[in-house]
Amino acid sequence: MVRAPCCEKMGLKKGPWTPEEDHILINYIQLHGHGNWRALPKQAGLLRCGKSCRLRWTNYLRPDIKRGNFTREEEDTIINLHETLGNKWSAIAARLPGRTDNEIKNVWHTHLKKRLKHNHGNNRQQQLLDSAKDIKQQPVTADSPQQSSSEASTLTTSENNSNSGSSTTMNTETNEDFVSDIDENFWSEVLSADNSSMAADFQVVVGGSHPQTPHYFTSSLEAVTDYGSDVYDTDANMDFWYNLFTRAADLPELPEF
DNA sequence: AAAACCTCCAACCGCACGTAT
DNA sequence: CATACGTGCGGTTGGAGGTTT
Repeated sequence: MVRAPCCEKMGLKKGPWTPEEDHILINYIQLHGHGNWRALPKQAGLLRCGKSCRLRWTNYLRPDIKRGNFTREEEDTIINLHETLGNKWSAIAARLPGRTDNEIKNVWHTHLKKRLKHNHGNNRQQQLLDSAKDIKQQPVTADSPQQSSSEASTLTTSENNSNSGSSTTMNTETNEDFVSDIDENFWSEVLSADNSSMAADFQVVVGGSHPQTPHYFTSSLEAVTDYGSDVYDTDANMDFWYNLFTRAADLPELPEF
């Protein structure tokens, strides 16, 4: 059986609530309680469905709701709970007094996912720098591209986010093709590749800040890390940079951009 | 100055589940 | 037991406001 949506009846208002509607709803609930949500709007004189009234009350009008930005402690709590509970927003909300599941869900999607990604990037940046130093100390040989490339094909990184000590393995195959055929056409290929945003990043970092030969890859890598989280926006991007810099000694001379 | 683009969040939707009849 | 209803939940959307081009 498929039930019709509760708001399907004609004449019921949808969309943002007005202050007047809020006032009516608050007054009614303070006087009578909410009881039956479906019956409430009619009794209160609101042209809304019961579901809309319930959501407005539980997510916004309830007197015990805590307004304002989330504290760092609250964010950490959400991250920790999400790791164990997953997307159980109501369960997470139950452990954060004054916060609603909807609000937590929004914060997760708009802030915390990015924060985790950024933390992940920072860890990875250090790893890349360490790798670059190791590579710089190695003599460049004719077969080093294959060696470094294969070594770069799988990275094991220990994520030390505030709550995680687990290891993850990342496969860099996605971008390996992109840097596999390095020859005199490399730079023009970089700039014309499908992955134009990466190419643009590379142009900014290497072409802008460090217009030397690619053999100065370590300083370029430091420039990349200085360039910030945008470059490390995705694992794919990080793997791209890793592949590129582990093979930097084999790149042709950098042209003027 | 204005158009295009992006971010954020309140609100909506549909489904699942428990309870009443 | 079957059906109807009420509520809770997670995913998604729309648009306001901010930022960039």
